[in-house]
This record gives sequence, structure tokens and C-alpha cells, in this order.
Amino acid sequence: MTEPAFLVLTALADLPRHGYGIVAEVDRLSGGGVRLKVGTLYGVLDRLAGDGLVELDREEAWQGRLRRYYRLTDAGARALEAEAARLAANVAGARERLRLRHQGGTA
Amino acid sequence: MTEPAFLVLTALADLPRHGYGIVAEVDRLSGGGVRLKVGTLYGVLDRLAGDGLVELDREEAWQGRLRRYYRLTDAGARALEAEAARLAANVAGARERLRLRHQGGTA
DNA sequence: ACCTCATATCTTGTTCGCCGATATATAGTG
DNA sequence: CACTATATATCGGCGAACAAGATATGAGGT
Repeated sequence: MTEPAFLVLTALADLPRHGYGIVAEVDRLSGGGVRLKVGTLYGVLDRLAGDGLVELDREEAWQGRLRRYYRLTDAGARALEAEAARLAANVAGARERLRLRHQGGTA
Repeated sequence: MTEPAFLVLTALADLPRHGYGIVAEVDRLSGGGVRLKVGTLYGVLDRLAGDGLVELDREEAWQGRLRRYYRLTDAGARALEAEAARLAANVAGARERLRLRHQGGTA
């Protein structure tokens, strides 16, 4: 799973959001570090929908503009958990080795 | 930073290794889940060397074959730590939101 | 009234990095 | 002597991210 896909799933984990809302949410939860581009978003969204990890929740008309809300599926939640576990293992591995470096490397 | 780059830095964190050794190490520390391809490795290695995150440690002749050992630089260690912190934040964010979903989503 | 801006979805072209395959070289094994 | 394993390196294809722009509408300023 790519990082943008991971962040989109995360943004949808608590409640359904529409495209612009997802972008804003990713911006927020990364502390402004990751600016998801709209060109990236819709490609990711299509792929995730194709894999059944997200699905269309509802469409709302709000001030004349259509808002298309997406929702995380149960499969999406499971995929997000699995990916989180994988990343956590990578992080733990890296930190473990960095500790070994400080012991043996600079000695 | 891409995931292969992260894994290469991790594999080099404790001690210098040569190309094949890096592949084998990534294989090991991912539990066999990630098979780093040689075609990927050298591209990643060149990029990391260009960024000053790894450097050539030494060249050894071993049973007639040349072994080129790479070493993590201090900048590389710092970059690996920073990336680990970033990933850890992503993981924490995802898990936090998944918890919120279990509270409000399926209720 | 009109023009611009913010919101919002979607498309298109370019770039970048991963992957699979291939090339080269040597030592050990059948 | 051919085949396999170790080892480094390159090339073409492909998929994904990115930047930018097209489209549409309501709000706000002049």
C-alpha cells in the first residue's frame, strides 16, 4: 500500500468525508507536512474503491456544489490495521538497529 | 522517503553491508515479506549516496568476487530516525482513528 | 451588474521510482 | 564442461504521484 492510500484510509477511518474534506484532513493529521494533491486523491480513491476498501457513502448538494462522501469499508479497516502493523514493525526494526549502531558503531 | 530506501538504511544501521548482504538482510528483518529486487537496490543506493545518507565503506575481494560495502553516514542515521518518527506518527494516527470508528461507527 | 475568489470534482500530461529481465564474472559442483 | 550460486550493474516497461488546468456555482467586493 502506498502512503497516500494509507493516509486516505486513515482520514476516512472515523467518519465519511468528501474529496476536499479528505485533503484537508490529511493536511491536519500530518501536521501540515503532507499536502495531498487532488490529482493524487482521485486516482487513489478509484483504486481503493476498486479494491473494496472504500465505498460511496452518499451524495450531498451543499450550496449548489455536489459533495461526494466516501466511507471506509470493513475490509478497508482491516487493511488499514494490517498496514499499520507492518509499518510499526518497520519502525521498531529501524529503531532497534539504530540502538545497536550507537553501541557498536562509534565505539 | 520510499519504503525500499527506508529498509536499505535500516539494513545498514548496525554495520556496513554489501549489495547482496543488504538484500538478504531486508529479507530477514521483514520476516521474508519484503523481497528487495536488485534492480531496485542499486537505484536506491545511488540515490542515497547522492543525498549523502550512505557512503562506500570498503571494497573486498572475496573468492574472486568483488564485495562493495556500504555504510550509513551520520546524516543517514538522522534521516532514518526522522523517517521512523514520521511513520510512527502515521501509525499512531491511524490506530487512534480506528478506535474512534469502533466507538461511533458501528454503533 | 460584473469580476474575482473559494469551494468542489475530475482529467490530462509529465516525471519518478520500482520491478523484471538481462549481462558479466568467478568459484564450486555434478 | 556445463550448470548453479554469488555478486555487481544496466535497461525498458509500467504504475503511481504530481502539477496544472477545465468545469461549475455561490459569495463578496467594486
